[in-house]
Amino acid sequence: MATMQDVARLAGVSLSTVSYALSGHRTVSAATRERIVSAMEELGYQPNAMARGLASRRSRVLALVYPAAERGLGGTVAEFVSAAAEAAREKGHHLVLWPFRTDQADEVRDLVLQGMADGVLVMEVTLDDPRVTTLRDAGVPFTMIGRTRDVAGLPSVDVDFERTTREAVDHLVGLGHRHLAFVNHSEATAAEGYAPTFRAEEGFAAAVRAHGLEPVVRRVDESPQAGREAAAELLDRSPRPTAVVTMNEIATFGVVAELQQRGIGVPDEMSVLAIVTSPGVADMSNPPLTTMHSPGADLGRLAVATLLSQVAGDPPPAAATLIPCTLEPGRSVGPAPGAPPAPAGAEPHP
Amino acid sequence: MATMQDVARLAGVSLSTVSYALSGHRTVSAATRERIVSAMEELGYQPNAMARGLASRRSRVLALVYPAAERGLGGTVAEFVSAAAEAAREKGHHLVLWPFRTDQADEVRDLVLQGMADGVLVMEVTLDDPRVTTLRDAGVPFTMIGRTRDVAGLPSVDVDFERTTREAVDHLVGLGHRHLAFVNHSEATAAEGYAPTFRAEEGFAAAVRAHGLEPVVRRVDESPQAGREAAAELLDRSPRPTAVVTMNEIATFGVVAELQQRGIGVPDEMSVLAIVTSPGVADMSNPPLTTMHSPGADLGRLAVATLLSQVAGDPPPAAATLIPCTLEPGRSVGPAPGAPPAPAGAEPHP
DNA sequence: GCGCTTCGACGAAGCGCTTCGACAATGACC
DNA sequence: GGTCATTGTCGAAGCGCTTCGTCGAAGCGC
Repeated sequence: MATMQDVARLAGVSLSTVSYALSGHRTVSAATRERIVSAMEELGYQPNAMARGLASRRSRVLALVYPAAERGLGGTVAEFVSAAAEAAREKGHHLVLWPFRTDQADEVRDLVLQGMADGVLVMEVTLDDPRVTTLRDAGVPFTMIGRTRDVAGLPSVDVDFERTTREAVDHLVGLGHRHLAFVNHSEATAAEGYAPTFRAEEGFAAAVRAHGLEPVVRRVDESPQAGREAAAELLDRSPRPTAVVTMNEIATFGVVAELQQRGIGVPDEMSVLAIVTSPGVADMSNPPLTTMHSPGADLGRLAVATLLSQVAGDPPPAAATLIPCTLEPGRSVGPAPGAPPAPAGAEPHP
Repeated sequence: MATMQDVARLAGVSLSTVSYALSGHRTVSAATRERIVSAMEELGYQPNAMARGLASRRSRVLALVYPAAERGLGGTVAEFVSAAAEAAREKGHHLVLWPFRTDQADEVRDLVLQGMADGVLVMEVTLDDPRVTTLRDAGVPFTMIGRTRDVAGLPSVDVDFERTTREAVDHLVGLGHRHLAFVNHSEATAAEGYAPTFRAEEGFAAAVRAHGLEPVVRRVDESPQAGREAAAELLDRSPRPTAVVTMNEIATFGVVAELQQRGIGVPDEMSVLAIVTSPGVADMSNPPLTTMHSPGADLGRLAVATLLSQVAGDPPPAAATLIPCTLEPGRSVGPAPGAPPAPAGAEPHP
């Protein structure tokens, strides 16, 4: 590989001038820069990442810590990852994935202290996350995707569950629904302190009550079978719900399957609105689901921007940045049975 | 951060002695080593990855190139990734994930030339993969997971589709089945040159014919709906298949759903054997599926070992290493209707 | 006791880059 | 026309580590 010295020689300038031309940290005349650039091209020069990292004490690498082994990488996360990787690249950084379990916080810290990365994006943050303490105490720049119980001054980005559930509920109530149920993630996720389970549940209940209605909430295992059972149980309730909001993709399939098997028309007799979904799930069902799509890409870009400002030494932002899911119409949501069809573009709020 | 110089000073030895104690590239007396080790602990020393990489021209990083944006990271891949990450760590390396699309071969190459990684694991290799040519021409050490059309002397590990399908077929034939169908991945994957679609299909057909039977093969979109349609079509065939082998997880759910909806008993009237599955899918169906589980973890370990030997400069292995899937009994496979129940532990081969 | 090898440790020369201080050359200003 | 910034470039000092050549001190056989 050609070195910077080779480039300098070929361009007839000094080594440092090449470096400044590359980094822009000092001005270089247009003519000189041009000679340098063409020398680089001629030599196929690639800057040595290690040398650069050593001299600048910056690896230009951002690490995304994700427990891939435990969860796999679903569609939402994939969207997040690719948006984050692209955003990082635009800023001259690289995004690497560190598949560490939640309890391997020390290894993450050590890798950063060894200079393998300048900062860390921590995904799947639980309400009480050991990694956050470790990283904070070690002075490692990081940004959370999700929030701990106590958000106090730690940089984070997250889905706006409160607004997402409110919009979901408002939408359904605007269509005349009065009996709404929520199919949440499982009790097991709650036991792990998986924050979305709590935030969405609370948001849903609050939004329903704000309409003077009574929420029905079920925590359901992540399996089609559990979804079927939940649907069966909801159908037996009196009053029977006419709309169900789900935040549990796998169970959602079970819910829809059970409804179909019982001959309950979707959306004529029961509306199904899947929230915080990943791309592509809508079309895995028939009729295609109406969903509220998780803002994975936006979160990815935002998380990288936030982390880079942490790496640069900026003070942490006062509050978490929250982004709601966006409604993507499908054919699983309709007016409540017996309700007048909602006027197009009607304001869903009472 | 403490440097190696600090450690040397505290231990009362020279810098180079510390280095040799750490690397083992030269002998260091036990007493000296012990002083060094305790000095390291006292200072909380972490070797600087950049400096080490610069001096040794080795980053000790292996990159896993995976088009996460396109595919998401399913269960199989997650198993692979975590096994590979662990294997790498055991060898003093780090595994990072580079989420590049298949057409970003140049970026992968450049990153390696910049010294960000010593070698590359290329996942989801297609029959004619542009990345393979680019990496080979650039002299970048790499190992493929999967195989190109032409395996000639390129290091690779892969699922043994031939043996997996043969064992699946033998198992079913041993249970008395005479009419076997295969639900494959979609035509779209075939168009992309996705190798498993071809290898499994060919393996299945050959295995069935080896028993003097006639294979039925369908390429099915990756959706439950497409699975339902495939099942419906298979049921209408004459003779009607009594066993279906599937290699398409999402479609498999549709197949099972359609069978259930039509009241076709699984496995009494129809056996379903899902091959190349990821963990957990068996239990997402009811009854739990009999599966042949993808050897993701073994492949991960093997791929890392192969890549490290490439990085060390060994000649590429003559042939690809293939690992079959392993049969995991569930309750979706049984004797053919009307066939005598297979004796326990019966040899499935005729 | 002599030369011989072996062992353990040291010093110094890089690895390829960033960045600081220095310094001509140029232009602006009164 | 002298002073003072400003601009563009250079040389050199590291960044923290690996590794080569070297060398004193033991250990060996005879």
